[in-house]
Amino acid sequence: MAYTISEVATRTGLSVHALRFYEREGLFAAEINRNASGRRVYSDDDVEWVSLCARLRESDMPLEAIRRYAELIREGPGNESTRLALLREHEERIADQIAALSSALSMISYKVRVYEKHLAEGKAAQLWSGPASAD
Amino acid sequence: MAYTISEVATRTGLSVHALRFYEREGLFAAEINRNASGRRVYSDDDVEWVSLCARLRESDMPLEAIRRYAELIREGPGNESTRLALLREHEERIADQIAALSSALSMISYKVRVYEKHLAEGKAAQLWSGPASAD
DNA sequence: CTATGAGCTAGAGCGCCCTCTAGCTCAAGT
DNA sequence: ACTTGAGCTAGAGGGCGCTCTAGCTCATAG
Repeated sequence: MAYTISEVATRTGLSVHALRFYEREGLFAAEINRNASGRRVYSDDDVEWVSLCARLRESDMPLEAIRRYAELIREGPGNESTRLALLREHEERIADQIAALSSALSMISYKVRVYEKHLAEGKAAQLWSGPASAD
Repeated sequence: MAYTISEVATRTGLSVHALRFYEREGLFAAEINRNASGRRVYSDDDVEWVSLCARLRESDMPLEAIRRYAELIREGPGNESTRLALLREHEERIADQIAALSSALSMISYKVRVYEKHLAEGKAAQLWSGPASAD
């Protein structure tokens, strides 16, 4: 199948601007074909790659790392251990990030419960006004 | 207890530059005291608030949201439901972010396993060279 | 008493990641 | 024939969150 840039944008959630930008920046594993009038024509494989890029960006992989990964793919077989190292590094970063977010989430959830309780107790609590609980 | 700016930086993981910057930006719930020669003197409560800010930033709460929260605290009691709304909003954003990261993580982990298997199979696989598996 | 080091302010600079603009070409519909 | 809409390029612009600099004041150690 063949897709226009705006179709790819819709499918991947990236903007057409971002798609052109990523291409300029060397983030794509394969060159995007053009039709007779110079417009980009994306293949299914291209769309799959772009989706992968979108997932990597969602997980905050820096453009630089995606570029390096794309370069390894472009070089062809033989550098699998380098690709693996790159992926593992990102895997670890994601795990760390999830841990940080989970910890922040439990803190926030605690505060949410405190405020809910406070509000449920209504005006009575307002009169009392409470001690200085810094937050 | 009283702390210098560099002590607070060490304790919270923020830089001294960031601490001054956050203060200028109105992210602090209370004014930081100064000593006779104009230097900042942080109280335990201040340090606690700064730590909270650091946690919120780790979970990518925008400075603007932290500022709004700080303003609500500064206004004093009476706006608890607004504070609650703000916290709930961030709570939801964190949950979404964790979901996105988890999904990205399982994708990456899958790829990592594929490459590990590929490499474990050694040179034999190299010869075969494989089909075009876009990644 | 001077030299070192920490702190101060205001403001400039920067890295990242897009996003937007200007000015153009086409293809297709009316 | 003309208008509309999508696409194109190169490059400027912008938001966010710090980070760094210049030029200064102090307190303390040697």
